[in-house]
Amino acid sequence: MQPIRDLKPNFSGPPPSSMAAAPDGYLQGNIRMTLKDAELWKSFHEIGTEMIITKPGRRMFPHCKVDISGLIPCAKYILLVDMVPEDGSRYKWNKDKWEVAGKAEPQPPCRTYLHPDSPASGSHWMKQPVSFLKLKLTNNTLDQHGHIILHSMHRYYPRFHIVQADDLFSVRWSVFQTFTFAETSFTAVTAYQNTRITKLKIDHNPFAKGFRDEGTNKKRRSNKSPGSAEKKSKSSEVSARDSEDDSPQDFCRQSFEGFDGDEVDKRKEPVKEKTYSPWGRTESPNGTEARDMYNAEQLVPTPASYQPYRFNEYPGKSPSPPSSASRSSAISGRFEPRVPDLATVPDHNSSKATRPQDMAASSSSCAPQNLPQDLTGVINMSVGQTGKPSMIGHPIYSPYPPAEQPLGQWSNTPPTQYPAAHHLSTDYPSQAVHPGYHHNNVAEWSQYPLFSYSCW
DNA sequence: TCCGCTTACACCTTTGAAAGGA
DNA sequence: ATCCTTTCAAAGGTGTAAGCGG
Repeated sequence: MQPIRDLKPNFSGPPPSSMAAAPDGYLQGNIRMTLKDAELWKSFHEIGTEMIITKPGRRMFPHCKVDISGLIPCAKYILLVDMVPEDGSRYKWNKDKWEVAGKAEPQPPCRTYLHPDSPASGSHWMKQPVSFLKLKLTNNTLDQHGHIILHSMHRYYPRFHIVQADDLFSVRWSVFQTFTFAETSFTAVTAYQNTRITKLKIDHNPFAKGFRDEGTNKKRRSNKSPGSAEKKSKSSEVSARDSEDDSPQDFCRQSFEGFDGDEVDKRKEPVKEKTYSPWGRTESPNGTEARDMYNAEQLVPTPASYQPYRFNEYPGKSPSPPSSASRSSAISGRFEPRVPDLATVPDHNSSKATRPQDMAASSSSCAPQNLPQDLTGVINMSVGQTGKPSMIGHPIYSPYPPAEQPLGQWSNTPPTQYPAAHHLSTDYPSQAVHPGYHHNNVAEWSQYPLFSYSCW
């Protein structure tokens, strides 16, 4: 798997002493992220991955799991995941393919999933694959569990952020890198549309073992009521088309042109860019062209509507590819910080997050831990000094509330800190022209993107 | 009528505490 | 007393089916 990496220096004045120093080599080129189960992801992606979203929250399957290398073993890192709309469209499943069904709905509150182990040493992240198993998706805009809120029938892809920071307080001064994987894009649905996806899920998800044909579920499955069978007959027409159509669907095949078997292995080298979208045949307004463009630029494939959030230029040395620079230059120079609603799984336990053995290992070989240990609870990041000019600071988000609230805010966030949808009910275009002033209201900033500009 | 969403359900895995043995 | 393994029940993750509502 070849991630699209997005290096985002985030210096805003002198870094705090707590921030781990690091050689530039580490910061800019050595960190690598590899998607685990890439084959499985690819299998889904070829068909068109769908992820169920429910009111109480639903895990992803396949779930996000990555290998990370190139971190400084003793430095502390925070891992984040957020979901980014792939484009500005809403989709519908029509017979055997996804079609554009109109303009995307206003985005729900942006939530960012903080890996429960965060912050942890580089050695911790690198010693084993990092799993985001407990990340949950929901369509409940009033969700109070910290799940990532998505719209059904919309496309998203996860972004992985590695932030070098001793703690959440120093994130603001930290360098972070963003990775995305083309195979991980998906359509959020409340019920599976493509029966092939259903079958893949059943075949690979252990929790769905009961639905496998060879399982003990035959009685259950054959126990359908006549009514349901009747009702199903309609959909089964479509389903039959899906399942019986063993020939590779051109809509998939086309999207994977140029993707041969060797590509799988090559993907482990995060170097080249390969575009393969299951949506090649759909007529997305922003659609394939836009996505191709993003990929070609090796940037986080942010929807066009996000562009105004980006900086028009990168103040320091420019690691960005030319295309990146040109795109950046095409956008407004207005700095539009957005503060994510940072969250973890509700059942997260900080003691679990910082496993004793891990902490012992890290503390024995690395700098002692003098950090708050319960930083991984449900968190809402308020905007602090968001007015920093883009050329100087990059206040992605700040843990510092306007009035320097105590750490308790981070660890014991009441449910009310999850903003109601009405706080955020603006669509992309309107967000794009969001004025550059700042509120204390977190919700005002709980929008995409998490990091407002990218440099490679 | 259509389509997306919600809910209840059965089936299954995972998890963690308790019990037992070395 | 400690550590390890096994057992078992509870918790929770699945897709399905049926019904609801816009």
